[in-house]
Amino acid sequence: MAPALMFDIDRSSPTPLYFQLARAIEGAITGGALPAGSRLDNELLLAQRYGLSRPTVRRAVQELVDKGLLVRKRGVGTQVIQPHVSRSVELTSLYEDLARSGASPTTAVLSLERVPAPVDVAGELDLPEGEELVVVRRLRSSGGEPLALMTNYLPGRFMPTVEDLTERGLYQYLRAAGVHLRVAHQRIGARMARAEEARLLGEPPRSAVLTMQRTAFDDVGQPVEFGRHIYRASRYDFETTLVGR
Amino acid sequence: MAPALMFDIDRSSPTPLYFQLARAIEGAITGGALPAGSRLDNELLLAQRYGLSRPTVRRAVQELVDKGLLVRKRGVGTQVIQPHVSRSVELTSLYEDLARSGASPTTAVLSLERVPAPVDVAGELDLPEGEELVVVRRLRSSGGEPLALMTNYLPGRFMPTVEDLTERGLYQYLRAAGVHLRVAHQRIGARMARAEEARLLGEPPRSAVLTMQRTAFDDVGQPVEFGRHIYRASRYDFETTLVGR
DNA sequence: GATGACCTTATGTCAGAACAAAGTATTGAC
DNA sequence: GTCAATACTTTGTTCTGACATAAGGTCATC
Repeated sequence: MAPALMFDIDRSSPTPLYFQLARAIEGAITGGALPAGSRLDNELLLAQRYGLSRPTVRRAVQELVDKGLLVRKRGVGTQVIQPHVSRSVELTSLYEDLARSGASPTTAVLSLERVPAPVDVAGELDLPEGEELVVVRRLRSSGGEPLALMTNYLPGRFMPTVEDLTERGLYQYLRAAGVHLRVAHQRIGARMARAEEARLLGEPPRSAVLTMQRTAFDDVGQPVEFGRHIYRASRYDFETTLVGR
Repeated sequence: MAPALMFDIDRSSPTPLYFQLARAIEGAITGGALPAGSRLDNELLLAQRYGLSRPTVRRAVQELVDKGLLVRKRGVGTQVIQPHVSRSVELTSLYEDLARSGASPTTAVLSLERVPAPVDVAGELDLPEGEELVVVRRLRSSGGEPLALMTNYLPGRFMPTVEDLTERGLYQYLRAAGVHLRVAHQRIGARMARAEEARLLGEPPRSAVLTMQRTAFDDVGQPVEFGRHIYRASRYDFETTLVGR
């Protein structure tokens, strides 16, 4: 039985109540107050204790179920799962992932030009073939070691500078340009590195690399970015959390 | 403006109303009745038309937003995104994925034995080191060509037979054994194939392969399966959909 | 003609209530 | 003592109702 944890719910704060509660419970889990396998108090009780309604509590719990931290079972209750802390792949750029985990990412812009859209990229970005695009090729390193080789395509209306892409990440530039990224489709595969890629990444020739292809959509459902990335398999992998019904 | 699509909502059916509505809208999108970029009717209107309440409609729409098919924007409405139909990676086995997509998967059980748990696997399954485990090594093919080499560990209480694993998938066996899989953490990487792996997969030696490590948890939050899989990169890749706030 | 205030529209958040369904525990009969 | 029916607990689904907030357009004013 879980102890009566006490969180502060600030009703005057603009952050939604369900989000405050979700964050508080998440903190209790990662902080160890709620060990793996322990049962959460039932929804009615939680609602009563914090002066919230059941739908609000349910939404907070749902948030954590989606994150893979809790498991619900009708007639039984809600339990804490292994706190594997695998921060599930979110809609963030590699740069942000690295910066948040304490690494100090650096970026070298290899090229930045404007070209007519190739057929395949035009299809991904839902633009007519030949439309002008911005193409940027970058080498991302962390801890002094190369990590990824990234090629990104943006519609021609964007005009990033080399400084934008060196100092911060591509996604930070897009946000500053008023773009709100909402959804992305991505495809992860593997293949052998080509000679130039291996050289840039500091890997032996013909070594295995992870490939990632991503198309990102903004909040009106329009594609705004298409990228083909290559990661050093020896230094990087993807973590995801899958949630069943 | 979207045409007045008409779905049947069956109130006597045991399937939840929000799910029926979600499936209907999804069908309209993939079927072409709702092209990419078109706006959905607003929630109040939808609720009125089908005799549902707004929360129910919202839940249905949310379902599709999570799937990456729709995008919501406050004050504006809900729009259909590119129907990329990248069925996001779900909590299913490779076998089910293949079977559903019309392929005819076959499985060869290479070995099936009981061994004391190695340190790393014991940690993943949250069991004491040395505890008896079931280990199964399988080669999955589709269309006559090898596709994946799979090594899976189960707690000793399970006793699958070679037939179980040949005729159906591992997850189907687990479900039949009364296990309800709920969450899985997985890690995707790449590396070079070892000699034996390349031989089994029918790839040239030292070619690139995709690796996947998965720990699956049941509905009481306990780990019940740990697997290390190797996929032929030339024939397989992972698709995911990321949804931002 | 540009800019700000205001209104409309649509989604976002929250409350309170009721019944359904599934799992567990208890109780009762044999 | 065993087993089945029953009661209880807890999450699942759905409703009604209300107010908040953001985006976009309109209109009047400067």
